[in-house]
Amino acid sequence: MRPRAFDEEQALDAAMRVFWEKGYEAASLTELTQRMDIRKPSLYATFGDKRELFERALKRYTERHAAYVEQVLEREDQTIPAFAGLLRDTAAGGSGGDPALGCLAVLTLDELGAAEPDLAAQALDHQLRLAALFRRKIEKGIGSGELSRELDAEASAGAVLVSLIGLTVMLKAKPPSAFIDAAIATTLTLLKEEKR
Amino acid sequence: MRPRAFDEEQALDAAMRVFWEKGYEAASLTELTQRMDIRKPSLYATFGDKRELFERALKRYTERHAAYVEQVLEREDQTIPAFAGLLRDTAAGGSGGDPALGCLAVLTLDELGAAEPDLAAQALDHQLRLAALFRRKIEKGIGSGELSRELDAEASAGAVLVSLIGLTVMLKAKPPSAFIDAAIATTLTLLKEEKR
DNA sequence: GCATTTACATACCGATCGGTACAAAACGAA
DNA sequence: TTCGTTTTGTACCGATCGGTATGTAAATGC
Repeated sequence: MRPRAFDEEQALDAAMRVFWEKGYEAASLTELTQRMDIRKPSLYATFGDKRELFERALKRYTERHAAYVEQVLEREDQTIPAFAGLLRDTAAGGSGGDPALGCLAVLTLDELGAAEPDLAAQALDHQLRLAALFRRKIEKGIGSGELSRELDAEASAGAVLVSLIGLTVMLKAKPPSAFIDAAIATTLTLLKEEKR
Repeated sequence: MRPRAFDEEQALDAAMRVFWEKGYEAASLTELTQRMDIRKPSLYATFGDKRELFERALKRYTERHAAYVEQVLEREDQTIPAFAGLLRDTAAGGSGGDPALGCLAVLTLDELGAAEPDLAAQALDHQLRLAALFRRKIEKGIGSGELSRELDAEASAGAVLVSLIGLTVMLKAKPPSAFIDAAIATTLTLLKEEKR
């Protein structure tokens, strides 16, 4: 049997990038095959139809993004500097290199929330997994004494996640950097101490 | 001359709703004309091409949404209850009636941020206008003594806006209501007092 | 060397996309 | 009524959409 002439992982990476840049609808088979450097029959034989390809690309994205977020959070031992790093890195382009790239999971929620509930659920799962990462980091901060013992780790994690999502959306256009900086700084105060 | 047989405002409302539900790409001329109850030549004669129609629909949306937000904020005299009302109303469906509808301006940022910078800028302007509304309401709360004089109204307004955006995105899928409730409650603590 | 199997590239499919040409129909002005 | 103007409905346009049929080239087992 003849072996395939392209690397499947590499092609999937290219597809992920196209979907990331354009979204599901606007990513045409023409552009996908060009950027993946394969022809349509190879694509369909290897990945199935466009929707299945997207599903795999999204899964790949969420895995990589979760790993990226986890790594950034672990770069700093202290909790607040860690989140400061995450938010600032995201505002500076994050794992994609361009602040206006945004997040594929967020785009999926937004673009396909109504038409493709399964894909939206997959994207939502990713966000909830990020929230769980956040929670663990916050709990670590509480345990070490850095953060107040009154802090609700679960709720704070959710609020920070929601802010991160909102931030990535705004970064799709070019908001004043003062706005972004202030929003980040204020979001971080969520971790500073518990008020009622 | 023959008068037009449809109401322009009413047709534009229908178009706005279609774009709101589907986004720019997925809103086909077929569905648009059906829901607007006009034929394509009438659409093109009245509104120009699809992009111009979208621009007018987006403008209409942002005006209405800003008015809605302002009204909700003014429903409560106190600042914190006012924002609590806004966030909870949004989580319950907001002006569109369905939590999963989301926000057309957010969707525009996300879907068209790269391909249509002008439309994205229009959507971003809307968000910044909301932030200005928030700021005024916060300043009022500071003036009345409800909120701490240490609070940075501008920065807090931005952070609340970012949270609102993130919230509407998450609501596109069906997140656990406990998650949403907690995120809202935690976001509100941003206004409770200034910490550094 | 040969048969088999798999992947490849080309060329094509019906459907739908956004957008228009055209002629009938409906009004206001005369 | 008749003319002139504008809107309307139908029917159509080329382009592109996602997806495939087909024939050929390439690699392996025998």
